Amino acid sequence: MAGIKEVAEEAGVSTATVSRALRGLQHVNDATRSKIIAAAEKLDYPLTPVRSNAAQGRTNSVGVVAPYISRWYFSQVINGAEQALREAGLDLLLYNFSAMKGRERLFQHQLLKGRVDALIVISLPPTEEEFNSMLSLGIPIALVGMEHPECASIKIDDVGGARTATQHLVNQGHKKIGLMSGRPDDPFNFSVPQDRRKGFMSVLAENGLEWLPSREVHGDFTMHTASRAMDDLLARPDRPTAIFCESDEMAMGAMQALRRHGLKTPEDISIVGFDGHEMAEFSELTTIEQPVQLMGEMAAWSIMERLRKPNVIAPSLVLPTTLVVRNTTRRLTVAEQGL
Amino acid sequence: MAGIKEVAEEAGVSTATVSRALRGLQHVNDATRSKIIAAAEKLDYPLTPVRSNAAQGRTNSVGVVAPYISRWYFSQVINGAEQALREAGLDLLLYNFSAMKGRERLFQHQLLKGRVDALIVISLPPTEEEFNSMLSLGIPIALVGMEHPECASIKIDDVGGARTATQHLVNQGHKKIGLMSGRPDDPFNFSVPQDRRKGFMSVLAENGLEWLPSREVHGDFTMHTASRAMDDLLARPDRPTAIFCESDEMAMGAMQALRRHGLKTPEDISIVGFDGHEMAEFSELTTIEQPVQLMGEMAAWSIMERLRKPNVIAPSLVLPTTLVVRNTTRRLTVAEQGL
DNA sequence: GTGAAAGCGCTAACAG
DNA sequence: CTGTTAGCGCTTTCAC
Repeated sequence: MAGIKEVAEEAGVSTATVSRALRGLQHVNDATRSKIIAAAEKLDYPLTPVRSNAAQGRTNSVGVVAPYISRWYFSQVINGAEQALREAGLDLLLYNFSAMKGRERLFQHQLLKGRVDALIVISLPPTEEEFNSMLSLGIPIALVGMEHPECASIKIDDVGGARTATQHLVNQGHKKIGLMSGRPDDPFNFSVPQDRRKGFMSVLAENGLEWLPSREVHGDFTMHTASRAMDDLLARPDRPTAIFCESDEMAMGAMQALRRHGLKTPEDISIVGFDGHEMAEFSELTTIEQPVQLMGEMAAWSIMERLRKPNVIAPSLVLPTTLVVRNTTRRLTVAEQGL
Repeated sequence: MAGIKEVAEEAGVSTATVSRALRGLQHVNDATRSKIIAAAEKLDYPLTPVRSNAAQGRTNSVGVVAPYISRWYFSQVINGAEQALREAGLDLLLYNFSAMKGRERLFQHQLLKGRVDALIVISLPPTEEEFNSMLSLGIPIALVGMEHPECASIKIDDVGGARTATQHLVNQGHKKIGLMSGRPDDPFNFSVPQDRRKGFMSVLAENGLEWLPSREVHGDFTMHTASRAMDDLLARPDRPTAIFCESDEMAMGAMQALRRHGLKTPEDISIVGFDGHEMAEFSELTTIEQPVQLMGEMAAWSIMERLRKPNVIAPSLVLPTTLVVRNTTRRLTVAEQGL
């Protein structure tokens, strides 16, 4: 493997000049630069060297930390981040932290330490202690789907999105509205389920609609549990005419359960989801879309900006969500509303 | 940030000894080692340093290259690889190569060069030229879902899996069997669609079943196109009684189309998928499961083995698939078979 | 067992 | 503009 030295020799210059030329720095004669680039290409030397980070104290890579990497939401965000980082010539180091348990999690910063120039943390609800551990790394951190006073953050307005979804149902004349929410005993203390639930409840209250605890069931944001939870709900008396599901996957699960029970959507029960999962489009699911990929990209841009100017304070961005009305919700007839 | 020097000072030894002790090398007094570890922990120094790769010519990280990173199959494989690599203390660098076009793809090896110790390439059908470019990096390469004489490879028997799926249909008395296959003009020249198609055809032939080209439609392995393709198929005369779909996502799309047309599965048409997507379980889809995560893990193990002993030749592994019978296939009655 | 010293491949500071 | 000279933080001889 050719090194900078060989290139320097081949081009008849010093290694320092090669370094400067290849990194596009100023104060290099165009002719010299051309000569060097030619030599580098001839010797198959990377245009943008990374072999030794010792000299500049940078790794040219950013860590992406997430509790899952194969679930829809996370893989989308990662995908967005990857693209933005690659364009900027930064590498993406993947860290799945859910797989780690107990003691290992405590040593997160040991894993990260010195390996990355910055961190993108996706919906990983860390303890305050873990957070401090990350902050103590002294590198820029961007949070996706969370907030913290000392970090940049990219998120959506979960409360607002849930409000829009619920209001949509109310506008269609629904009065008995059910809720498929995240588990109250969620192992991670995501704020997402709480926020979406809060938005839901507030709209109900504002419209003077009665809330019955028997209209709520819980899932863990997967189709499977949602489907089972729906069985539960359907077995109860005074069935809702519409249900807000806190995620598209849970909505899909709910719909599957309805089918199993011989019920139709939206004829028998209207369903609204939340996320904008690709499956939603295909299943004609009415849902609240969030710009998942974009969140990853923006997180990447955010840290790259801070890498450039370490002093600017980290912005906290709230991205918009969109109500996409498809075919799983319908307006109740006046007669039905009277029931 | 504490460096090896500080630790050495704190422990009252030389940097060389610290280096040896922390990496678990021999010829270090146990007492000294303890002292050093204590010092390192006190100063919050990474147990396993990576700051400077210059001295050892290693990066301690492996690249994972894939055409998509958010699709189910790929994210599962990546997930498996991540876990195995992390356990071994190796970092995972993510490279999404589908996003790159034209000239950039040619320079793949420039991106990779010197940044990774090894490569895991997932179902990325490269041109021979691109392959050579990767091989010329001179690092261990493990292929997932592909084969090449000079690389380790982990794959499943796609032909065999498709045969099992098709045979299952035949055993149930189906004679008019349709096929939902990948696009013949696939942008990537995956061997997967070809292999699965081949398996399908061979079973039909062996059982003396007539094959009508009108019974085949194409999708691009997504639900969306599969659903549309199914519309097509259903509009044709002499409808099949069963369909083998080359992927679970396409099977889901097909089933959605059937529902739209008021048809039921398996009463009206039986469906078999391929993959073992989590959705499949939830939708009661009969399918061929492949061990996706495991493939990622094994790819990681394979390269780690070769990193240790560079001379052993790369093995080519074929992992087993399993037919999982659920509720989208049924046995035809004798009367139905006679039709 | 341990330390001193010489690199690893590259960048940065300073001359010229 | 370019070369020289120090490092960067760590590993690896090679003595002791």
